[in-house]
Amino acid sequence: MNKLEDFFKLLADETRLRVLHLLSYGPLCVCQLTGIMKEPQAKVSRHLSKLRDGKLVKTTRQEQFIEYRLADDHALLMALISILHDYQNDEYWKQDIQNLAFKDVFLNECKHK
Amino acid sequence: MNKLEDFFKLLADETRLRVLHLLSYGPLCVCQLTGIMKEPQAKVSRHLSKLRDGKLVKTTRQEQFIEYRLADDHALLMALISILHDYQNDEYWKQDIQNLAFKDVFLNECKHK
DNA sequence: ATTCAATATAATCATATACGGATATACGAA
DNA sequence: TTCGTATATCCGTATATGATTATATTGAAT
Repeated sequence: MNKLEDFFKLLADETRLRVLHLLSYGPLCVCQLTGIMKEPQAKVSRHLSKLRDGKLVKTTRQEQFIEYRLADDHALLMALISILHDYQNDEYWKQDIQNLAFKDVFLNECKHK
Repeated sequence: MNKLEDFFKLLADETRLRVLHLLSYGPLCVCQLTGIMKEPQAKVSRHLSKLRDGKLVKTTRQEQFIEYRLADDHALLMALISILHDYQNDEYWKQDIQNLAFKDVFLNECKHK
């Protein structure tokens, strides 16, 4: 189907918007996202699944981790992301960006648990 | 609040998308929209109310009719509408555009009932 | 002021979606 | 093959949203 309505349904959730925003700066694995966003793993994973089902993100396994990245062949998504950068200044987003700076730290935390 | 999530919630409905699309070509009253879209008046009206609550459309009374138009001061909406014109070619939208050509006919039908 | 036409809202029902906690799966490493 | 870790899914529940039908409201015209 791939209807416009379904595309916007995927965007109509704060958690998924935060994920897409973070991924717009580069690929991340699930444990990095849970670390950066301070959200339960199940919650992050469930939303990632929906994004993947909707073809908004893609995955590849990198050793122990599963790396998520934006589906850069999704033209509408990419166009939207770029205009969002201009219009959005949500508190969550700012915080996420700050935490994103420590993405390598979060990755190491995953490894040692 | 005016959160991004709520903005996309408003877009995550086929009826509301059709309305926004039609209004992107110019203002229309409720009875014209029901005529063009072939949808029940209550349905159209309820969705228009939501769009108005979310500041995506504005209204002015024109004699007997209430004219709806896009909130052209909503920068994100306007940016989005313009990219949608490039990416969307839904069947509904095509049909709506065809019917839009007869908007004056639909307006007259309102007057005579 | 009353009436009528245009639009809005209410009530009910059905469906969809999110969450938390627990558990399952899958894959790399030993 | 077995174990451990990273990720995914299930279950139960709470909430949200949409369609339909009927009714209410609002303002213009008489």
